[in-house]
Amino acid sequence: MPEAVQIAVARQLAVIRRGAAEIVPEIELQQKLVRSVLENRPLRVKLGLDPTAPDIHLGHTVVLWKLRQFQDLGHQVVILIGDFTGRIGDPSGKSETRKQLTTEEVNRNAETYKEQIFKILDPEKTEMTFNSIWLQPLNFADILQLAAKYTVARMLERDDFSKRLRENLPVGIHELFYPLMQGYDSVALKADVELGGTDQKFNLLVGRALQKEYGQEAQVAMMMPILEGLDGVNKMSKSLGNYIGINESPREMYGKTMSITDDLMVRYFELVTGVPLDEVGAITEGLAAGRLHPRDVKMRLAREIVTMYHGPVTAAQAEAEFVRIFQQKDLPDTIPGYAVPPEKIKDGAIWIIKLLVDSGMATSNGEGRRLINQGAVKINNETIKDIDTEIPVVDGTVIKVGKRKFVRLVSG
RNA sequence: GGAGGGGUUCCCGAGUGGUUAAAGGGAGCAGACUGUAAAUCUGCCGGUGGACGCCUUCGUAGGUUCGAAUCCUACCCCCUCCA
Repeated sequence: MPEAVQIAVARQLAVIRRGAAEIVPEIELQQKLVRSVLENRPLRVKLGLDPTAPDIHLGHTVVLWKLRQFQDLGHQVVILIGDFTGRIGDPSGKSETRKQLTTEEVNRNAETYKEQIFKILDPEKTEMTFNSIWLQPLNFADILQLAAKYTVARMLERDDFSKRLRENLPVGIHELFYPLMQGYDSVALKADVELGGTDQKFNLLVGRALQKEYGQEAQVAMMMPILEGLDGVNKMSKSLGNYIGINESPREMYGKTMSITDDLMVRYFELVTGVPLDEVGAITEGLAAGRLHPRDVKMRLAREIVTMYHGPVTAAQAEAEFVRIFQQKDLPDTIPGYAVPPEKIKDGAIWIIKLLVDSGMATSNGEGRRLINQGAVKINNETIKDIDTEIPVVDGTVIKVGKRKFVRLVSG
């Protein structure tokens, strides 16, 4: 093998390996890369996405960044929208059946996806497709044939299935088909590499097995670490509410980033920013040596993240606002307005509790009362102590609840 | 088909007739502190104009009882073992 090829492959491997949790098997990846370089043929790198949740958050971007790196190395990315598999639902312990999406809904979601993933991926090197194209036409005989290529025992090796069985939780038979379908997608796409979180390991490996059964070269399974959410414990997910969505407002994005635990900062730098690895190393060292202030590092992280999705100018504004609100305890730039309905005003005033509930600052009178008793409510920067307080309805009055909820009275 | 176990408040999970709006943990919210919406500590955490009152909640529907998450009946759902 020419030395130039070896060098090129080694360089690619270094980039690809970075941050990856596991590559199975790495030797095959290397072989594929060698061939790719020799024949000047890009690898087909697959990523499957669920069509029902088009809100991409930072957790998803871990894998997207990796795809981007593949693209930068000249490879072809294939985004697979699981419009067909999505109707079954990935086995995750939830037994509710998903509603079937219409073609229009799927297309609309796909558009939303594009809009979001192309903030990271290169559209020129991205192919997008749907698995209903090849899964829909299968008849029962085809399905049995597919099912015969795997065994129940092997299927039950899947951690999630065995765990649920052990804990007496239901496992639907249809759920067993999910890995088979996902694996069949790899056959249909002739994928060289499939990317996923570490939680996808089993599915990715089924893809390898099925490709071999169908006489193809097996894909390389590449797992990226699962990003912890804002709580620092659970994985980032929409249903847990511990996520930062890439379509969120700069203010939210910045603030949420500031709320992660200090321990998580370096990991976020590594996995969801484009900050070079040696620089991340310097940050880690600086923190350990006490040269860098954790708050400043976190602010840098927040700025990096907001910049990626909203640009540097907006990021700087978000930072300035954060400093003003939380460090100087001042008011934000824009405060949502609330017009008190005239029928609720008595003698030019409104009961404080009603005001809190009506304006959405509290969900019930009980909560409103609680907030006041805890000293969380300020009107024009003055703490309200008495739950019987009547607030004069005057334009421009600012109500503040806790540290970060504001509302300003406006005339209706 | 047979035998057994189980369904509790946002989540997990105690609770076998009144002292239970229901232990504990998590999440959430607030306060203090601070270095940030970190960490830590403290408080709150079904609803009710502010309430040792009332209403709603312990799979569903009935019943027993002065009184039921707790007992009875039927039904629905989940799981395990056997076939």
